[in-house]
Amino acid sequence: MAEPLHPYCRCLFYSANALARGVTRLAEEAFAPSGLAPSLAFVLMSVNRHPGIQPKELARIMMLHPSTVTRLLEKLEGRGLLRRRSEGKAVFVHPSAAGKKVYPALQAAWRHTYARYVRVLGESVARDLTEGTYSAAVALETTSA
Amino acid sequence: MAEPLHPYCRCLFYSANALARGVTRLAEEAFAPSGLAPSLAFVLMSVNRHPGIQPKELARIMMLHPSTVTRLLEKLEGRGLLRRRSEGKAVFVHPSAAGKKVYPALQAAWRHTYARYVRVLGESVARDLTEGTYSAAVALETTSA
DNA sequence: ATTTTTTAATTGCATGTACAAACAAATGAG
DNA sequence: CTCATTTGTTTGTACATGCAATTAAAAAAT
Repeated sequence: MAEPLHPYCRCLFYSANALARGVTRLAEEAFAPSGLAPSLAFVLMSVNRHPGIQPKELARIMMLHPSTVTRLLEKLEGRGLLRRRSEGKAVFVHPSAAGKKVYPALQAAWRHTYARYVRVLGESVARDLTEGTYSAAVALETTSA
Repeated sequence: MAEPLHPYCRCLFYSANALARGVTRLAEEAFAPSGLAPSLAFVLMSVNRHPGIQPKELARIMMLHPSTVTRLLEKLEGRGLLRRRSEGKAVFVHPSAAGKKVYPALQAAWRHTYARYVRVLGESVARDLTEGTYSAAVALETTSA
């Protein structure tokens, strides 16, 4: 058989990264009206859901490195969308009034993202794929730690 | 039911990115002995496979933006692993002697990456996941273009 | 109580990636 | 033939992310 279009298509490193870039682009377009990049939006949604949440918990929830969370929080605080309150070594994050106000728009953008990839992939494929990628991500993460 | 450990586990943006980061970390560890980051390694493997390949074709094969390929080629050329020859507006990329020499090590690292995630996920799960992420990535890409 | 260890958060640095704009060359239209 | 359009490549800029090292606080050990 001839060489496939994408010779690395049997490599999970390749495929997973290609998929992540693709769906990230979709999400960026969907979140663009809110003025926030998807990662920032997800952090802000989490903070809205759990006012007073700590960076460590945000990192766990989003499977991100703590330093990454610090950077995202800096940006959101710089835009006046949340505030960090230090108490000892701990930090507690609360949404600001502006941060609360955009919350519905973020949820709408999130739904829009979902609708877009479901339209391309089909609902059941999307669901299976999401579930498969999620459990694999968890399996890989717990392996390393 | 209680809130899941990762409240975004039903979101493909979240899951796909988490998976990509996890498998990228695995690949980085596997490719570390070669001294190359995985993306650089994949480009160099492609160049070894197709001496004289053009950046545009590399971008297509790897599903990367052409500018990204330029950056990767810059780095590889800076390390003396390949050479770019300009001919009109086209560029042809050839592996250098050093670039040819590391090729077997890169293939070994690639196999090692595969072995590691198969050990965590199981062979059939890994295969299905790779296939699913690959076709979804292709579907999303062709949608945008 | 002092010292050691663990923990939470941040900072410096590096990487991979994309988009928009620039540029140069090739191709097509008049 | 000249001019406009398309095409391949590169630059400038920006962002998300991680690791290693650092700081500061809390907890544990002595």
